[in-house]
Amino acid sequence: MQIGEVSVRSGIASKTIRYYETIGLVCPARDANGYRDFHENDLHKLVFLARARALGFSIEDCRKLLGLYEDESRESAAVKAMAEEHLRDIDHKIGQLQEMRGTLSHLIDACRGDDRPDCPILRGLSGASDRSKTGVA
Amino acid sequence: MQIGEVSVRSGIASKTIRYYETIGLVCPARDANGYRDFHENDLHKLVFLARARALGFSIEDCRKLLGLYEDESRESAAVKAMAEEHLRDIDHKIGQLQEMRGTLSHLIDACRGDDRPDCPILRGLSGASDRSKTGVA
DNA sequence: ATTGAGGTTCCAGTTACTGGAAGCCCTATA
DNA sequence: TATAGGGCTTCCAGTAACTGGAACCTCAAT
Repeated sequence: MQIGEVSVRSGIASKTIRYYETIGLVCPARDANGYRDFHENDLHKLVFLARARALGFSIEDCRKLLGLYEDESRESAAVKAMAEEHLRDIDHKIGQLQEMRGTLSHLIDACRGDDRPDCPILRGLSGASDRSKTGVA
Repeated sequence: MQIGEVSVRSGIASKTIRYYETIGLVCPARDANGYRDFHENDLHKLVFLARARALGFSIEDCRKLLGLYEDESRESAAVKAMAEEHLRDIDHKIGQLQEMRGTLSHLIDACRGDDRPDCPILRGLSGASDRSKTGVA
């Protein structure tokens, strides 16, 4: 299988697949002409990577997950621990974004958004804000 | 004011403040010995930057916001528009993270996390999953 | 023979810093 | 007066995960 087909079937850009090869996530065979020749097994790995990436796992985490995936003697506890830590990361990020969201939408609500220079958003950013409204410390 | 004091008062690392100078966000004066000499105005800018960054605005957005902040003839509509677009970005990110969170926590719940190799998380990633549970397409 | 769509490599750029090395400046102490 | 320290300076490299682009090769079809 050539890289174009693998790209379509895995949903990963050709460029990204080549990048994954340079960092050792996949190592497809080569044809006589130098073209990469992907086997089913390579495609499976790439699909696995696509899903893990879609769940927000870092490349290094993906590398470990792939290792566990291929290790018949793995303990599922190891996988679960990684997933749980990642879930905590996600929750942390969601929390941060929601805090930003709260402050920002308060500021937006307070701003008339007309042709005059007066702007509660800029006042909030400059520090002259009403803390009870902006939430900015 | 030297960089160390400004760092403490703005909450921005000295290293970051120097970086902000190289990209033209601030341009403090210099003492005879070559040390940066920050005035109150520079400190205000840095506090503004710290708050804008804390709300998740990109450096380039911060640059524009700072420009608007210092432009007496600005229209608050311009500021509000930037803030609203950023809010949409934030909402988009929150949505993506919540989707990841949902899928991931389903997989985690399904995994016993013991010393055996059987692992629904890895199965989900490999594509052999129950879509109604994992949500992975 | 040539065109076009694919493949190849390599280099550089992206975002927003951060770490580290090598060296200067200033003050305080032995 | 020598030196130790802490803070300041610059510059270079590295981070995460790609992405764009240039220059070139290969293959099938016209």
